[in-house]
Amino acid sequence: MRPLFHPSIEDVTVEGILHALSDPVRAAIYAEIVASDGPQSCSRFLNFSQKTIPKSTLSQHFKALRDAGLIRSERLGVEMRNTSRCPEIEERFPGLIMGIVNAHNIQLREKALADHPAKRKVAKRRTR
Amino acid sequence: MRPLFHPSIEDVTVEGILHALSDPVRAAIYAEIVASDGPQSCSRFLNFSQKTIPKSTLSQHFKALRDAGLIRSERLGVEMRNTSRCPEIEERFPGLIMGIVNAHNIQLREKALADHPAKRKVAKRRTR
DNA sequence: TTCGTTAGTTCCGATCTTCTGAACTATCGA
DNA sequence: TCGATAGTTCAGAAGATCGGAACTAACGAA
Repeated sequence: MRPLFHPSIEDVTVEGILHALSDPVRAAIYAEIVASDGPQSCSRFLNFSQKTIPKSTLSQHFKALRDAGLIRSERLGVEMRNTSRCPEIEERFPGLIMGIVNAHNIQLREKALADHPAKRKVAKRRTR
Repeated sequence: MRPLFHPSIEDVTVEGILHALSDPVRAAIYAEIVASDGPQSCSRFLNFSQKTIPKSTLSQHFKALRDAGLIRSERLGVEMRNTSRCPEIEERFPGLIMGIVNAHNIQLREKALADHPAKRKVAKRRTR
């Protein structure tokens, strides 16, 4: 099993980052890693989406995030500790990650509202 | 020939935008459209990259940008007028486009420096 | 040591995307 | 009506992604 590859920050490209985050599953995983305090294991995300993500697919997703320079993964005992490389990227491409993560959050809020709309809104409609 | 499709701004997704801009050619085209004052034709970009981009490929790239909601294309006589939908997107996802375009510019500058480094820097090194 | 368990990775075939040449459409001007 | 120009569509080739099966790596019992 080959050792994990992490690109040095100079080799990280905008296209690479955008491509990695253009997949909804990877974007959700990355957002979670960025938002959380400590490092996150891979298996933590097996049942993250609606349906269970196959282990092999999940592994590929993590590899994609690693190769894009978005996360750093270190083995600790039997599991993997994944942390975001946010500060490094922020220094190289200021505002990029924030803009994307922020946009994702906006979209998530909109979707939540559409799926089960606030009771206030429903009540208002009924009174008309 | 079916009429051009433009998604309404509510249907524009972050993933769609990231995917569209994760291609270096599309990113370069979009950056140019954003930076330019007036609308830009498609054929303007035929010899934009190192090698000539085939017309069919270029057409697909424009379709990708359109479908992602990044640009608006209108036929004017024999050619197409492409404009960015920047203001709409900025309202929905503040900071997203700026963050990406800015990061692309940083990367472009770095690449230019690496390809033919500034004379000032070389001179300084020589004096040591 | 050996076995079982947990956590990830690798391989590979099926499926989906993207690329591009060739043929097509749409508009204008002579 | 005939070119010429600007884009689009189609279809096959090439490339990327998904996921099941087999594999590896580390650990904690027995």
